[in-house]
Amino acid sequence: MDRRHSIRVWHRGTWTREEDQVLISCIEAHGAKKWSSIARKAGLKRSGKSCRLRWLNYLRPDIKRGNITEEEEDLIIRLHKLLGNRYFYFFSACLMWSLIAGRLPGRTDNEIKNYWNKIVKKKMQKSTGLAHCHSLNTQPCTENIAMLDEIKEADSCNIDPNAFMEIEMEENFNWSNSLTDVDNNLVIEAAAGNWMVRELSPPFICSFDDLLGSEDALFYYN
DNA sequence: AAAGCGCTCAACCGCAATACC
DNA sequence: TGGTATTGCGGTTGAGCGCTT
Repeated sequence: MDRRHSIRVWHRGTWTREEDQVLISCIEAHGAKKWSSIARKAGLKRSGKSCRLRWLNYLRPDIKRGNITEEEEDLIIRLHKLLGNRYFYFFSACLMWSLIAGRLPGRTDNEIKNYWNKIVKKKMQKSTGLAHCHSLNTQPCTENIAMLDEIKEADSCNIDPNAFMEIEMEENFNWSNSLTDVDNNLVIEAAAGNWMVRELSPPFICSFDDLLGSEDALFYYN
């Protein structure tokens, strides 16, 4: 058959248990890749795209079921505040939900996105208002680097590379920018007198010393 | 009982990036 | 190197469910 002229009519709508089982069996046999090929091999009248989505968002064995916990919600809020600012205003919101989902094992980007639309957005609009999240300033950074060095020297920071690292700041420290390395691996945020150093892409782990001691100076400022 | 309404979330869409030939 | 296919993303939709009237 000449594939250039073939027309396939896909089945749409909610997946049935039978379809799920067929898809799972096919993925177990051939692996979760080449989705168009899987869709053909499975004999389901579903597009490769639809098979991929069903697997990633529902059928994967490592999917975490159940409600979003308070800790997860807090993480979502904080990461959205951070990434929402950076990506929406500077990089067209690319990768935001998948990055957030990457910090929540077993949760999918679709789930996070739905949860945000359902709960978090409402809460934030009710309380502080979203405008607060979008109030980044852009300021010169050289004096701030010097100030960070002073803080390092003062040994006033408490480092935990596996969690958010919160570092006490002087009240007059006036800088509300985000800071990332060139690979977008690390983000620092100044807010409400605290610095939060966030490791976003495993296995990248960076201590505060690594950060401030970097001679590469490969940081740029949004 | 049933009609109307709002909410949730699985699924789809369109687009951009990447892979492949 | 250019065209096509595939993958992966965020935005959006709509079926189904539960609550209210």
